[in-house]
Amino acid sequence: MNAGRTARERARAELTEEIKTIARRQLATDGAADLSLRAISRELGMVSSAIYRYFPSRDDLLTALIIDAYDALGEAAEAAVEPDYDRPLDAWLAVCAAVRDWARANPHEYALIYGSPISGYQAPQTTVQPASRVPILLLGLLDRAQADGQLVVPGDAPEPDGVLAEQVQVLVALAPGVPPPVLVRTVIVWTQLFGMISFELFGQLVGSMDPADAFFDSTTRQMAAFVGLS
Amino acid sequence: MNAGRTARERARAELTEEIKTIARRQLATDGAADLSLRAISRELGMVSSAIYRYFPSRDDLLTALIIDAYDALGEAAEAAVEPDYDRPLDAWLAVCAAVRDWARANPHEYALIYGSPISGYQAPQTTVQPASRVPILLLGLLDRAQADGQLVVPGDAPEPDGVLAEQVQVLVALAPGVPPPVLVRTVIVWTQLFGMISFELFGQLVGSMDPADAFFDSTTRQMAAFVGLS
DNA sequence: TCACTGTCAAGAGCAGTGCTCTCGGTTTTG
DNA sequence: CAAAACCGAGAGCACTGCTCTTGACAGTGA
Repeated sequence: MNAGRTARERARAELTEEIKTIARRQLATDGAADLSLRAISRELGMVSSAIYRYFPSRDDLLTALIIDAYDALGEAAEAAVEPDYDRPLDAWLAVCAAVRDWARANPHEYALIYGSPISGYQAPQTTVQPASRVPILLLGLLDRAQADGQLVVPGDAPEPDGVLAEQVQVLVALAPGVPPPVLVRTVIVWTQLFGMISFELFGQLVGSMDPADAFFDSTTRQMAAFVGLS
Repeated sequence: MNAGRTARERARAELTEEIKTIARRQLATDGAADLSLRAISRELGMVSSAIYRYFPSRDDLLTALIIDAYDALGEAAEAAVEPDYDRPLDAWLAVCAAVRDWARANPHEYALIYGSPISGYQAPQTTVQPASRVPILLLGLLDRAQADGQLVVPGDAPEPDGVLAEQVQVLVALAPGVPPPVLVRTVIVWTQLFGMISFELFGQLVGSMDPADAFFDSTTRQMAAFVGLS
């Protein structure tokens, strides 16, 4: 019973992966709402009930796809920063651009994780760790910038108090060197980044900032300055 | 054949409204994906095919609900500012809070308009006018603040150039008195506002800024300062 | 008044969905 | 080698959006 040695276990792992691959392709062409277990089984040459041996329900398949999407996005973001950079601003901008690029390349997967939650679907705890890769990456950049003396804390950033001061403690644990006012601003910028990308992808920018390249570039720079990078 | 006087036309208008009401209730409880024409007709005591006399397809019903949702949100936002206010910052904060309140009170309707686009569904041109009520409202506040000398253009806001400078012209038409750097920042804040609300509603803030009240308050204030209101 | 026209709800039906259950065969395990 | 676990096939249930036809009714113009 060591790591997947029996023929059955190998076949099972392969089929599981194959199901997800086909599902991902269906997702890319038709969107999450049209994802059909029967269509997948048809494409696999199996009978529809067989799929349920691998994913007990449609929601379980979606959960697997969601986790994969978070991981793919996180990986793309992390890959955008070279380990020995010396300009934190450039690394910051690279991460933002990588997130946007991934989102535009995989709009349906992006919608799956940052769009409306699937109806009747409760995101399991399993998704929160892969979901936090991007914000953790951003916090890491700031922490290192601060350590290198390249973070200039903006003078007009208010010190959080009350509930907010407590909540920010979670972030202090992730980026101990970054002062609380900047941590709060990082969350603000994080919500702005994904809000902007969602607006671009979901068509909310049509009529004003579409195409969004120039707007995105200007925004990420201003937001970098907002947290103290320049 | 004047304005809806015949019994037929009145009955038709009533039934159309009744269908939307039931649909909205289904939306509120089950979400957009589970909205079922058959369930609506069942509740109405009609046979399912009869619904199609009023809405040719499910997407047409959704479109009607989307437009209504945009209008409801726009109305809530506009109602939040009293016509003779003299503190633009307060009006600004009131609009932001009203948008959030409406979103939290009507999460599924919010998801319908600001979440992932419905698969295979193309938002018709009819939706862009009601969709722009909130941003137009925000621009109007800034325009009046500028006219009243209560807008302090931030010194570090860059002048847009190139494509961005062209795109911002659309906004200049809506708020002629507001300088271009602030107009760009308004769009940034607009995306931030809805990004933050989406994150709150869609569960992305769980584990950090949840509940989001304190964070929301601090953010909207900082964003107001970001565009020059204080 | 009568016949025509447009509108309406009803009902049957098609193709598709998620999901469950049972059955027979294979693989793995003790 | 036998027991247990696993697997795919197939039938079936309840549901969906949507189409088509049929018969009843309302409004209108001759």
